[in-house]
Amino acid sequence: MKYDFKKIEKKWQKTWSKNDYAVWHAEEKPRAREMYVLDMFPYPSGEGLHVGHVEGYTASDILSRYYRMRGFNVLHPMGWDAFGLPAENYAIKKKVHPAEVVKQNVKRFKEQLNKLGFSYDWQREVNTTDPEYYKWTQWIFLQLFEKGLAYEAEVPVNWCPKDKTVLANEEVIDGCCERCSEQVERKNLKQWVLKITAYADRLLKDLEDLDWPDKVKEMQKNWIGRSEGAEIDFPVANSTLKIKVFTTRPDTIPGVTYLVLAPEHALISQLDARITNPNAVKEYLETARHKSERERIADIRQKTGVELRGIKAVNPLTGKEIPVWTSDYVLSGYGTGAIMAVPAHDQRDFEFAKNFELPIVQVISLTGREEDLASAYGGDGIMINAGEELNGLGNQLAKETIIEKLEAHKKVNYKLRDWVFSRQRYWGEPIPLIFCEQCKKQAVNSKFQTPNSKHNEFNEGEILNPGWVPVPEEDLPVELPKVKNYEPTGSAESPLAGIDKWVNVKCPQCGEPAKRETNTMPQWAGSCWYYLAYILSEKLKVKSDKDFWDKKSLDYWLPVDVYIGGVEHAVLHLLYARFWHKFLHDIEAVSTKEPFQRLVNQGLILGPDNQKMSKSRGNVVNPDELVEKFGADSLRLYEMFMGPLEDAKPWQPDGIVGVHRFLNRVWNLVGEKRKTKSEKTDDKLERLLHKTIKKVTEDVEGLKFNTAISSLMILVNEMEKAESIVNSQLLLVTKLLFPFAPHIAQELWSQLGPSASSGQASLLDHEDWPKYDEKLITEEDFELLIQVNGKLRDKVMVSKNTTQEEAEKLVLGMEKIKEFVGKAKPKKIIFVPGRLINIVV
RNA sequence: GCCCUCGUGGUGGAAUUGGCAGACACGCCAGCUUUAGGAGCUGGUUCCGCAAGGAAUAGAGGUUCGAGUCCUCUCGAGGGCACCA
Repeated sequence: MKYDFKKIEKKWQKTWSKNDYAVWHAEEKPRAREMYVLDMFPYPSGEGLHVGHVEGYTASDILSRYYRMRGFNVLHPMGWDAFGLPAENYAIKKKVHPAEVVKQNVKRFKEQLNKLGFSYDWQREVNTTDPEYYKWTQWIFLQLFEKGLAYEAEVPVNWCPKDKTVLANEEVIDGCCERCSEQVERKNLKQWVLKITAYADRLLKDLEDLDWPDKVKEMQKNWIGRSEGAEIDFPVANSTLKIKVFTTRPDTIPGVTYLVLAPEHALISQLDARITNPNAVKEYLETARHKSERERIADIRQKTGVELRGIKAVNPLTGKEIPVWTSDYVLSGYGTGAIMAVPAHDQRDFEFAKNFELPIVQVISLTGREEDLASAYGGDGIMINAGEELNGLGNQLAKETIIEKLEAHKKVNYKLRDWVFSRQRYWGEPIPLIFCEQCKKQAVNSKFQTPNSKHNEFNEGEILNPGWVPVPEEDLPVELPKVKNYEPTGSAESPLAGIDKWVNVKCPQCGEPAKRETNTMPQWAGSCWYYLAYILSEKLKVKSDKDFWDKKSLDYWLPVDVYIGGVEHAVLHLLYARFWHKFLHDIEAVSTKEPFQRLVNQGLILGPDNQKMSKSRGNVVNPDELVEKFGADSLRLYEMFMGPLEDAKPWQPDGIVGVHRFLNRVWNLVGEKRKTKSEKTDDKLERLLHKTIKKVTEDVEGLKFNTAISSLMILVNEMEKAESIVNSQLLLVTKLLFPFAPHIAQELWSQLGPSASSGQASLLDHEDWPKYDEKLITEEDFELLIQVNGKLRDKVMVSKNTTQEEAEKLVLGMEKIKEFVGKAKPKKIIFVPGRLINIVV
């Protein structure tokens, strides 16, 4: 009989789908060991499933099937991250509602996933665009608001002119939009911002305990960018004003030869009247303002700037007057927006000083003498040119001395910026806030007088954002209104702003006319808590608000044991979700500090040309075609066999043929041997079988699927050659193969297994994972490697209990070895029991 | 510029973590087979050499009885951050 994968796969997919996929439905069983295996849920794009999805989803499916057989209670859910630009852009183009687009795409994705035989708990399926889902996204936002972690501010933001919306810092790659690659512009806009910086320290520190790839930890660490230093005041000469700077190197203060203010620094306008070159300064500020992010980055090597003539600052250590400049190499958003420049010890200052012929004073030297510096010296050394008190000290000691002397404040700064959280687009969660002029007046006054108004007590968010009133919990969700036109307006408002009926509401606090917030949440909002939504999915459906945050269930399943997905979310989704989780922990909605205990990044599958797959390169591999031609089992197996899960690997078009052949051989092997019905157990084969059980078990747990498959291939190769195979051996092979290629394994099981004759197939999902017999794995004899001077010369089979004396006697008596050793007495003999002997002459 | 990861046959990749380099596959070569399919079977396939043997894990040094694996430097590739003071 031929291996008819199409028929087999269809047959079992149908069986598994019975009763809404009840086989894989996870229930909370007390005392059972639980295992939460999570995939990064897809954005259901119009293009359908990609081979990259298949890679990660196959890996998690193997784990899920394996742990189920090991008796774990496995939660392995799937859902849809369906808000966002592509659906909206497609909808605009095709004039269909985005919700309709999402519906179609989800249907297609689900079909594709099922055709690959992934064992998801579909009863827990969630969709971020479902109002019953985003109700709780909005609810979490309101909790953030009430705790003062959401605030409205006019901030410089990244604006994508093509997508006509603001972007978070994390969404800007090389000065370009993460989605459409358009150059972003800087704009000052009033935006909702989440105070992720309040969690900077914990987001950094708690990375330590996570079982994550070093690379991702490193990326988050760099993104958070903690640096310790001190704030130093530089008095402005003939003035009471001070210029505050942040530095990590107070030891270099004696070498400060000028100060630089960011073009946006408030002091520039304050000192306006005293600047003697106002036109030059104004002109510079103007050009700086119009520079794009791109241009600024391009200017790294050529620093521009202008001196604020007429203004001098005083070096607090030397007492010397130094010039004050402004330059856009100083960022307004970091530290104090002003720096002390130490050209001798900071490369950027060095370049600036060279460019404008400013003095360079070396104060730290490795040799203790002044050198002719070709670039800034950033290392440690001895203080020079730093005054009697400091000269000769090591710079680290000098650092402490200077901080003490100047009574400076130690200070920690972060690169991490608060999360710009509003988008000027239609297809996102409405931000559930209402602006009320009436309440604004009262909120402003509420700090000074007891509120005796219609407005109840003000929460932190309302005090921080006067006039903004949260939509009451019972009115959630704030549903996206259906509109005819969802084109972005190109202004700071979303298309929702045009719907008067929706915008104009009564203030839920005082009843006066008020207006809804019309911006929507960013793409990332829904994915910040979807792993919790799966657990709570039952409660999502019944629409009861009571006990929605079912802590017992959350405690049962959390944290996620294994989380598999691409590395592209390292500082986006993974940082945002950690932030929300920590916040939910603080308000006691969840018990764990972190959401995802173990993270695995599947490596990119490259095109056959070793380049990233892309439509423009024409090197995209389509999984549908492969399933059609070779079957889902072959595709799954090949993607796992390609190489280590975490490595980037090129697609080899012929590679899938190899694993397809393998499955054919398994099929034929079982078919043929079933007829011969051998009774005698082949001892050698039995040993190999048990070794393979051990190997596959260990490799699956270590996610080393490529070597697990290779060991199965070795086993099958040997079985083909074997004189006799018994049924129980074949059954073990089908079990071992099941997580990788479930359809063929299940089919063979139904033909050979205990229920074969009854016609009522038992499912492998409910069978036990094979155990190996330790006795069959440990061999009595082993091959002793014989080395002379570290070079392999011969091998000999000996008992595993062979002592060094016995081995020496045996080996030194061998003719071949005598030749290599010669007549001289061995200098030294190394003996590694059970492995090798090395004779050194 | 800084940080991270990685360099093994014609190709994807193995190597029990310091102990037989190249498992398992793809491809290729030779033969068989014919049911002519991208899919069967057998054998071969790192390089030099007829062989004994020698060389070889990007390159150069080092540690070690022993290094693909550890250390130092150089070269190369991929990724991340990028004027963060």
